[in-house]
Amino acid sequence: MMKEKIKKLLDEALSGPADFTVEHPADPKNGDYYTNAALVLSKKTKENPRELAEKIISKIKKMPEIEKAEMAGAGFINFYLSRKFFADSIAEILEKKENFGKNKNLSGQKVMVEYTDPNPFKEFHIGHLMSNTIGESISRMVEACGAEVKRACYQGDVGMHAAKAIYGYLKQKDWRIAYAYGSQMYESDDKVKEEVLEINKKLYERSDDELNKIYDEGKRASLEKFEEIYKKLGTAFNYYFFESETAKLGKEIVEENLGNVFEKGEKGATVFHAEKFNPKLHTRVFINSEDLPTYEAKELGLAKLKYAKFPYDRSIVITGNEVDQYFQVLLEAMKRVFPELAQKTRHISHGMLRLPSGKMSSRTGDVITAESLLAIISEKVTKKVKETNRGGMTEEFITQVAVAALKYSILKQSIGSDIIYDFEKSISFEGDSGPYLQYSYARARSVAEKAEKEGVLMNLENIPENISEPEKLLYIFPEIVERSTREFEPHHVATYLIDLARAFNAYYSNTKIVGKEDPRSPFKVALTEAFSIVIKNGLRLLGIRAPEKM
RNA sequence: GCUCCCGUAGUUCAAUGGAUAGAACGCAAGCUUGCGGAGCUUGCGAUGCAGGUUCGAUUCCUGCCGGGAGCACCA
Repeated sequence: MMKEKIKKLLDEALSGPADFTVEHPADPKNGDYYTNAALVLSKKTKENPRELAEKIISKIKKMPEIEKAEMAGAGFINFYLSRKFFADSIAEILEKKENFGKNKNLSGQKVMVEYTDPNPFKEFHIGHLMSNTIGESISRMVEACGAEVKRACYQGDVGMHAAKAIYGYLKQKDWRIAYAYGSQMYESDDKVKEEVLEINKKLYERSDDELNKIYDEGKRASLEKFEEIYKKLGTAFNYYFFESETAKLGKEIVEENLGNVFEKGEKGATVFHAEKFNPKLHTRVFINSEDLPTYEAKELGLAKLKYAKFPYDRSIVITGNEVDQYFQVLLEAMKRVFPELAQKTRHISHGMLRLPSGKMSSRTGDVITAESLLAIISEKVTKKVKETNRGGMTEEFITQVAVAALKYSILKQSIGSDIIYDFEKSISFEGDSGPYLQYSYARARSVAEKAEKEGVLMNLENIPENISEPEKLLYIFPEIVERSTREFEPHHVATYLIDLARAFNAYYSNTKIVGKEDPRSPFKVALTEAFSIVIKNGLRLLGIRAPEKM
């Protein structure tokens, strides 16, 4: 990467280590890269930063990729890349194709990524969609950096929600409304509450054959349905973990460490006093007074189970940020129980999806399911396809565009902050949207197709003097991938792709690309090809498909 | 009450301590001779308040105001 080369040049010119940065200036007038090296160094040496900058420039080795380096402003050094560099970048993209953007930063590492985590018997709602979208994108980015990735999904198949759903099914004979019904009745009727608690107990003991049968069937149906959704979304999990497996293991782990890590608390519960180790943390229950393991204990069991399946170098767990502080407590406990695993575990949390009306709740049935949302967007896509009258669009294509709209609306912003869920915006096809990116790609493919028909073959022999805007962005892609993965922030890729697509669309609208008589046409076709490759590679990292036509 | 997260155009979001704070939607005005108008061009418009650190602060620190989440047997 050019960025690394410039850093190296500076390291040599500075004759000493310094904490400087090399970045792209906001204003292209200030070159393709700039560094604040002179400003940083002048703090230590007390020299005039502008004079120091000049001194550094005079020591920088000449390179064919760099046209010139100049001092500017308070003491910045701006680098202007040569025409040849940009043309060579296009050649590199055309050569590397789907591998352009990848790096080896994590090569040799085994990484397990856990995400989505829907609960059987309950709805797969847009919150799960959010977790899935982010988790899938992070998985792909980590893969692009050379790691071996295993995708894991952890599902709560035991507990009160299952009992409520089964009660609901017994009364309504319909799994679609079973949970909402059971949950509502549980809240409003004390007799039902008792019945549900009884069901829960029997399920836990697996003592009632009839209930077991219903339970197994409900779980199977739920999981089957999740698979349909994963297929549409483009996720394929390697491992599925269930709370029914982690509960016993987790309980044992806690009991083994009773006295040294865990203590007996109120009403006989087994607790972990995290505040003893970190005053910002709090006490949490790991085994409750009914002698049942809580989520916390199960999570310890899960860590052990995961490592047994796949001895990872890193374990990434993606959840909503409502469990942030709870997860810190858990990690504090894990540090003492499994220090080596705790060290490898990284919790990444995303914001919550909020409706204008407030928080979603599956207990009241006030949720938007992934299924219904996709259906609504698909309908809108279908309508749009009919309007544009291109025809011949399959159901698979409709789903690809609908998923793009949805995923992009999640991935375009930093994952940590909440998403105010604006229904219209999330299904938008214009401007800052997934379908805009897909459209830009499809149009570029269409241009390439025309070039082929007219016999214009791409080459990089006749290079235009002016450096086009798309060229100024294309070579940056690997830097974006590197940073996005390092920060676990897919939105850097998303915003970059929008910038790139916009640059290409503007270029497209004031430049004729394919022209038999135009000696520059082969170059412009090559540029179009390079654009297609980068957009497609970028979309792949976001978990979005790039249809050839739309 | 304590802990954590967040306050940027009318709205939804960007900006890894850097140069004139970027987009999108919306609004206003345009784009037939040329490959796909889900597009392109132009305009209007913002850092909650008060201090501090720094050559330089949307970014770091302190206080205040406002919003969200968590704080013992749900996950």
